[in-house]
Amino acid sequence: MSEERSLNFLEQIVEEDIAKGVNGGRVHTRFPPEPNGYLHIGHAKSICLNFGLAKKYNGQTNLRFDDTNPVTEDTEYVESIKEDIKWLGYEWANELYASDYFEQLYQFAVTLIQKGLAYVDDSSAAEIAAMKGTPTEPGKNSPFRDRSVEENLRLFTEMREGKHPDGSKVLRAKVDMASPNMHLRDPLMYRIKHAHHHRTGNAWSIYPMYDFAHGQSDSIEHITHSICTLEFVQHRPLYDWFIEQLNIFPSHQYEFARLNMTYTVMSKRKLLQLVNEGHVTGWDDPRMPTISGYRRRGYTPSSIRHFAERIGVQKRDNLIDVGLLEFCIREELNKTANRVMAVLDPVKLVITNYPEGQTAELPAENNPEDESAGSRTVTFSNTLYIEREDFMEEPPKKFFRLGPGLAVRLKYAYIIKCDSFEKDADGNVTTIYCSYIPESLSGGDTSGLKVKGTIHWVSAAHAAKAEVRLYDRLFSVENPAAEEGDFKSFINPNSLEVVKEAYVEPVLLDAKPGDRFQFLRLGYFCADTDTVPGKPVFNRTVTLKDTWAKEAKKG
RNA sequence: UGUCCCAUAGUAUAAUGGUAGUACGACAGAUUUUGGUUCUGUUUGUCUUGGUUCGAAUCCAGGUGGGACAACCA
Repeated sequence: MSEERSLNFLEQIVEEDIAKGVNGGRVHTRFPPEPNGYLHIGHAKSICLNFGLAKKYNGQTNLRFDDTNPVTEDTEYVESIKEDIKWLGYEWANELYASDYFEQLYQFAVTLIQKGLAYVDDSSAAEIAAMKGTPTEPGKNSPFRDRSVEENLRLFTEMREGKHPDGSKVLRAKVDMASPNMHLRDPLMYRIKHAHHHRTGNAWSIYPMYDFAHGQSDSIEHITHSICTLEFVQHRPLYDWFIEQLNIFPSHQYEFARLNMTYTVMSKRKLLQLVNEGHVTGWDDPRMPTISGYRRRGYTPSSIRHFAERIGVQKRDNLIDVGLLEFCIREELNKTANRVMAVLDPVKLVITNYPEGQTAELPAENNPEDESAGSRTVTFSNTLYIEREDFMEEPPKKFFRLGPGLAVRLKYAYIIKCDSFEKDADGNVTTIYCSYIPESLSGGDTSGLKVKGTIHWVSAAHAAKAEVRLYDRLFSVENPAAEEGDFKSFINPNSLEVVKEAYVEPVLLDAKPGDRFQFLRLGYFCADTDTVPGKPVFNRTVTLKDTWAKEAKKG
C-alpha cells in the first residue's frame, strides 16, 4: 500500500538524521520571511518545503519574521504574509519575530566582545568597503580592530544608549580579513539606526544585521533543519562560527535553488518597482506572481501545492515553464468548476425558422466531469449572441464552426445551418441568419445529422452583462531578469484586456467574489473582489487548452 | 586570476555501483454535444577526457560550461 515515491535531497537528509537519532529524531523547521513585501510563488515553494517536511516527519514549523531592518518593514506586510500562509493551508506552531530576540542577541554580542571576538569600528561605510578587499584580493585590518575589551564594551553600550549618530560606528566580528570567503572578513554585527521599529518602537538605536540575527534565531528556537536558498551557502560558515563561539544549539542550514519561472520576475525588489511605478494595480494584481495575485486570479491553494510538489527541489539553477503552473490549475478546475456560457465578443445570430417571441428552457449539465454538480436550464430563443470568432466568411478546410452553408450544434440546443449574413459599411459582420433542425434537440436528436463543431451562445433577450478581465503573461520574454537593460522594457503591453460588456448566463449575476467557473470553450474564470451584486466582474484564471488556435497559427 | 555551489530529453525531476524512468511540453491517432476532458502511441537525455571496477549517470582526477560571493539589505 505504501506509495513508492523517491525522496528529494532534503527528505533524505531528514531521514538520515532521524535514523541516526540526531536531535532525538526531532524535526523542527521554520519559514523566515522579512516583512518588507508580499510573498510570491517562490516563497510558496519554500513554504511547502518547510511546512511539508515538518508535517511529513511529525515535526513543527515556526513562522518567524526576520525583522531586523526597521526602515523597510511594516505591519501591513506581516498581516499579508500570515494571510497568504494560512490560505495555502499551513499552520505554524509559533508566531515569532527576530525582534523578540533583540535583548538576547545583544547579550550574545557582549559575550563575543568579552571573548575578544568582536570590536567597535569607527570607520565609515566606504572605508570598510575599501578595506574589505575583493573576492581575489585579501582585505586589510581596520585600525580599530585591536581596541581593548573594555573600550569595546563601553562604546557598544553607548551605541545602544543612542549616544552616537547613524553610521558613525558599527560592531564587527573579529574573524579573518584574509579569508577567501568574503563573509568571514570581519562581518558587521550591528549598525546604528535611530529608526522606529514596527514592533519594538524606539526602544533600540542599534539593530543586528541579518547575518548576526538569523543563525542565532534558528538556534534560540532549536530549529533542527534550517532551510534556505542557495545564495546563503557561503554565509553558513559564519553562522556555524557564531554558534561555535557562543556555544549554543547547533542548527544546521541546508540550501536549495530558488524558483525561477518563465515570463515573470521573482525578486521582491522588482515586484515592488512594478507596484510603486504603477505597472500593475497592486501587490495582488492578478498578473503578479504573488500569492495574493494568484489568489485573486482564481488559483486554488491545492493547485499551488501540487505545483510545488511537481517542480521538486534541487541545488541546480532552474527556469520552470509557467505552463506547468497552468497545467496544475486546469487539472483541478476541470474537475471542480461548473460550466457556464459567456460570449465575450458578440455577434448577433437570428434563427429564421424559430418563432419570434418563443422561448424554451433547455437543461444543461453543470459539469460533465462531476455528475453530482447537477444541472441548470438555459433560455433559448430566436435571437442569440455567439462568439465573433466562431464565424468566418471564407472558412478554411478544417474550420469546424459557422460559415456560409456550414452547420454546427448550439451547445445544449439544436443543430443550425448558416443561410446568410449581413455586413456593415466597414465590412464587419453584423447579423448571421440560420435555420435550425427541430429534430436535432440535444438529448433527443432524431435528425441523424452529424456535425463536427459545437459552439456556445446566449439568448440576446435573456443574457446578463458582466465585465471580464483577460490576462496574459506580464512579460513578453522568457527570462526578463536575464535580458540586457531594464526589465520593465519587456513588460507585455497586452497583459490585460478588459471586456466591459460581455454577455453571460443570468446565473452569473449571483456570483460572489472567489467563485470559479469554466466559461465554456474559453477558459476558467473567477469572480473578482470588485464584484458587486448585479454587476459581476470576472478574472480569467487561465484559458482552456486550445489546439485549434495552435492549428490556425500554423496556417 | 580567489573561494563556494552546480551539470540527466525542450523544461523540470528520479535512478544512491547493476535494464536511464516519471511529469509537463511537442507530435500522431482514438473518443467526445467544450477543437476541453479522457485514452493510446511516438519523439528527444547522462557536459567532456581520463581513472577505479566484472560493471559508472552514480566513485576519483583534470578540463569545459553555468551560477553565487566585495549592501551599515535580507
